Amino acid sequence: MQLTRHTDYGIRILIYLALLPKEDKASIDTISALYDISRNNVNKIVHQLGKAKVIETRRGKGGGFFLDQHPENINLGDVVMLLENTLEVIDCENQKCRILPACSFKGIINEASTAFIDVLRKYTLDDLIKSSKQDFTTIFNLSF
Amino acid sequence: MQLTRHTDYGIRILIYLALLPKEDKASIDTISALYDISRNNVNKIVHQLGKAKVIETRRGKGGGFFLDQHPENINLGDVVMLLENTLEVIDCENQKCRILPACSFKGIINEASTAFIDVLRKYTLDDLIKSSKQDFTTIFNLSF
DNA sequence: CGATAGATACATTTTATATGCATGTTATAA
DNA sequence: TTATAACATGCATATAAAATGTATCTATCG
Repeated sequence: MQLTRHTDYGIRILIYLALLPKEDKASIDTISALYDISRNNVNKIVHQLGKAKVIETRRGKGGGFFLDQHPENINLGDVVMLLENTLEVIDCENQKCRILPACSFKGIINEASTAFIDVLRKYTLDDLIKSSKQDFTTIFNLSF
Repeated sequence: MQLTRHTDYGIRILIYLALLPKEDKASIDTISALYDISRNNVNKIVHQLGKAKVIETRRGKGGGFFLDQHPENINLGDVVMLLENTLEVIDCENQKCRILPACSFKGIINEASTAFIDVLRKYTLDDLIKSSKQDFTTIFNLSF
């Protein structure tokens, strides 16, 4: 049971954006180099976050992207649900499981994954940065 | 985020064993045919469950396997932890994440996966069968 | 001792994920 | 208004994890 790297990358991208000085924009190339993630992957994640209005993307020269909401309004549960393409922890339908009509395991698993997401829902992007702003800015080598 | 089929298969194997009449044994071939799971896969899962003393396996002619504990003592959290080989939902170490020293996401994810397992821990194999014994025996075509 | 059944090891296939490559589209600035 | 920079989109390929296949070994019963 593992999250995809997409989700991991997405969170990291958001952390970076949350620490960028106001009015600054990030670019796909910057992020790709910063985290050593393939350009294409960053591209897709940024696009996804943009469609979901978590960030705002601007095409064209001088373009880039930045948070579209305050970090304290960006819920980690939502972000994970957005980037993780399957939260169906078990697939009973696709393989025609014989005991499906009598089986209650799916229900229990659903209860468990709801509990998982509910924990994430308690936190926002701001919780990820508020206590370590200085550390992050050093790592990112950002100046104010 | 998905469980492996191994885990799914393991649970199904245990359900079948829980419904077998006392003193009866199951065999790898029976299970393989019953659930349409490759022989080799069943082999591995049975072996794993045997090593963990969830079931008892007997080699040789007239051999087979059966539950080594009462269904109400077989905890679903334990079974899932046993069969799922990685419960590290995110891997921060292996890819040398730059922000690791400042990052608190791992901790939140750990809290979430603990919540996931804790739900499973509330249930036992007996919870999976007690309310549907008749349905299962029909599906399995077992007679008493 | 032969047949049966799990144990073990390794090879191959399959699938999901991740990456790569190419091209399109939009916006800015010279 | 055109060159250029930046995101958008689609498809192809590579990688890694999972699942399956094949073979052989070992234990046990009759």
